[in-house]
Amino acid sequence: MDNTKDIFLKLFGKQIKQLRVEKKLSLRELSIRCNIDYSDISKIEKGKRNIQLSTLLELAKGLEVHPKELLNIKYK
Amino acid sequence: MDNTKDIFLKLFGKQIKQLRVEKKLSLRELSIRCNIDYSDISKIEKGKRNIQLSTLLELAKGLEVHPKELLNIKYK
DNA sequence: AAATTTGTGGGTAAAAAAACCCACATTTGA
DNA sequence: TCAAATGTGGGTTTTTTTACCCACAAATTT
Repeated sequence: MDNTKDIFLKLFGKQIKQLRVEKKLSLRELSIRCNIDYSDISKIEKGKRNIQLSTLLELAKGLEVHPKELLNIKYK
Repeated sequence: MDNTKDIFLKLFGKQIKQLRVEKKLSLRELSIRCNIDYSDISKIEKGKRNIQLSTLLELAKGLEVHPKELLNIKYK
């Protein structure tokens, strides 16, 4: 039904992973920078989590980018 | 303590309001486009809500902008 | 070959958003 | 002047994230 949400979450996850790999960080390394459990970051990257703005902010901090970078995805 | 979150949510809310007013929409009009209750949008604009990505997506749809536009804020 | 690192997935309790509703004061405009 | 529209805030229930933990297979390193 509402697959635009799922598509969006998948693209978002891809972007997180791309930025993380770009910076040569493992899930556990990023986890420490973000105060987010590594297994949860894994789920975010897989598009399995519909995170809140505060979590997006933590990820941006850990990845050292402006929050809007995380939404720099080809959506529509 | 963690006021960066609150600052961020306030700036985010301001951006939503700015885009909404720019498009000359009332809360109730935007509400219909977003399927989000108008009173909840009011709270979001006031920085009182830590919304999820799916809600951000709905707002972007209703405002007819790319999701990352909503994070186009002066944050750090 | 053995040890370590890495990504993934399943599970839990607590906290919070989502999705509603309604009331009220103020502004707008017919 | 009076009705309609607008923004704000309080409240409730359901659903979901958050914030943890642990186990395991596969890849990597030593």
